Amino acid sequence: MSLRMRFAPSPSGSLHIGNVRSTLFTWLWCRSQGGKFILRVEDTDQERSSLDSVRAVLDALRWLGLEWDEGPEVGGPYEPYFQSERKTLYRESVEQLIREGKAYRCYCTKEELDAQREALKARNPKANFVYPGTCRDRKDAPDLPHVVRFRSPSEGTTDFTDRVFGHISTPNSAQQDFVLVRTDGYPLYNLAATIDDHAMAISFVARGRDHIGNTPQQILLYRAFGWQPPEFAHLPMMLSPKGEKLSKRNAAVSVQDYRDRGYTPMGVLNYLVRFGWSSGDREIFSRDELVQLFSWDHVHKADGKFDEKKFADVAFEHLKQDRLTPLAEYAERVKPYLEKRGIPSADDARLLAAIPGVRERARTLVDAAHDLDFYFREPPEFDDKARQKFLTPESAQTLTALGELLRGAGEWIAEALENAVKAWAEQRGLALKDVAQPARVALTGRSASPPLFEVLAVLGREQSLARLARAVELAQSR
RNA sequence: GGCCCCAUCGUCUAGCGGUUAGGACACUGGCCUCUCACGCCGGUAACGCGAGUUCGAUUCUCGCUGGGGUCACCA
Repeated sequence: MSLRMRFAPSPSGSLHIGNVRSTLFTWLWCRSQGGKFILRVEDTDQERSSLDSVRAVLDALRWLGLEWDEGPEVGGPYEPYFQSERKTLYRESVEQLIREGKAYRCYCTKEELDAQREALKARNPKANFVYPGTCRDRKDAPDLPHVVRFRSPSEGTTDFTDRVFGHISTPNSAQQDFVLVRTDGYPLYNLAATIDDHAMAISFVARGRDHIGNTPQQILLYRAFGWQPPEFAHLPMMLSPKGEKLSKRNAAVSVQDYRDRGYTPMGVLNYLVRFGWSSGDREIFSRDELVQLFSWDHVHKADGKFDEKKFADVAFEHLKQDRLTPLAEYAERVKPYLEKRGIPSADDARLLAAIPGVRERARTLVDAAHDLDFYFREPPEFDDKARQKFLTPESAQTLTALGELLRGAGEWIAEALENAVKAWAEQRGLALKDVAQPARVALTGRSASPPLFEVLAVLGREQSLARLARAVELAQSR
């Protein structure tokens, strides 16, 4: 049987970084095994689902480059891929279970059960409330408001072998008659997921460890239907830095957050893949390398804590290395961030020339856009502190003289300019830094920038000289 | 509380019976240097505890402790 895996998000918000990791592992395994990666939208909870969320999830997946082979907007042989459009299938399946006595209608209301639960807790706070089976043998009355419950076995165990955790056995006595269908007729997660996974021929399910408790229920359902369950792999959880469940309360959690902060898709993915998986000591991978190297053998079981600094470092590595983010890609990716700074159409040639100087010092694309800013703004924005410290009446003389030297410079390339300026400074008994810092402020408006001679080279003769001249005026007019 | 799962530096991890327990982030000392970075060299820092098994346990078994997940008419 061929490999078919799925990502089944519920569109009730933006795409969560923890879900991205499960999806990434799923996607990687499909790509490396030549399997199919299916996207199915679990929108059975009408209260929480929204079209905007569907949009956000699809956008995030595409930005990350986790393209799906079947699903919304691409179609496939098992349409539709929205659970809200598959209700007939669920209804027919449930009716079958009821006919066979494997499920039954329950007329207890939520309020009644909540009251029972509270009464029990009041008597004994440590007590464990389970649905008492009130309606198990009650006469069927389909016209009355009801939910549908699964008739769980009370003897024996439900077992499965997890690709990560190994053999997991749960006593059926711990299982209660869980609800399959709500009063409003909508199926609940375990039911819908099981039916669809079977209907869509899913052969392998990878998901977060928080789903381990659902697995026995789903296996019970597979058995009730007489179906073969898929293989399962559960992933250890990525917790907040404090060890709590990761949420918007304690960390940046949505893909959009990371995108806004100027991380690249592979920066994000690379951090996530190394969380709970390893390939020896290696930590930095391209997408293709991951497809090639990923396997379940080195997925480990222990939960971990998210680390912002480590994340930033891994992401930075992708920005630094041309192998991982080629120059042209870097330029395309930084453009939106330049636009946000009011630079809508940066000159491509200049951008390409400038990026090598900033890529090893900008930890994010937001930083990169900041570092690149002065190349595309005339005049550059002056940092007050830098200007006060370095554009002084004394430095005006130096800058004037430097301007004259540069006006007569031959070849306008970084190395030649550096040689000329160094010789000139030495001749005048000046330390290079006494020339370089005022010049840097003159050219960039800042006290920190890429190397001065690279800046001159990228700016070009004319613009460099103009900025120097203007800085002299600023220095004198203090 | 029931059920399930987990346990190597602060964090992410390597290790699959014998290692000076390795790498990375973070922290830190230094080098490089026109600034800021990058890079390079060095330092601090871990096998939760107790029994077994074994000639020998970080590694295998059990117990304890600690941590997490889950127990909805959410997914």
